[in-house]
Amino acid sequence: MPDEISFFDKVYAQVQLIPEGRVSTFGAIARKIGSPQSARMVGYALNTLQGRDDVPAHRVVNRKGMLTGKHHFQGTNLMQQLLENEGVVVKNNQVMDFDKLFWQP
DNA sequence: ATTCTGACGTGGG
DNA sequence: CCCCACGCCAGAA
Repeated sequence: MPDEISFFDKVYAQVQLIPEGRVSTFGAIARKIGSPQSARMVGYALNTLQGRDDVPAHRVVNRKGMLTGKHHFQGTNLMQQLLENEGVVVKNNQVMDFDKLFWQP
């Protein structure tokens, strides 16, 4: 893991590792890349992606399992739509069975 | 170079 | 158990 790779790039790579139909948290990703205190930055990085489909940012939620970044997506419920499309049940901006769906590297 | 902000996490009441 | 306040790192202006 060379430091030559930017923090953002690490986040992208980690998010891409999330299997379909599963979700992860900012803290887990931040921790995996070696910056446990930079959980906020993880979301900031995903925000830069916005229109990119190569990084499934919709599979990343906060530790509560809530779709905090839902408002940042194009549509009002685009994020929820994508998750439900993968089989993830979302209710009131919250992922159901988050404990089971939670994926950790 | 400095300042500010942000899709969070943890600890304390 | 739930709610509030502080801290933290890395980019962008």
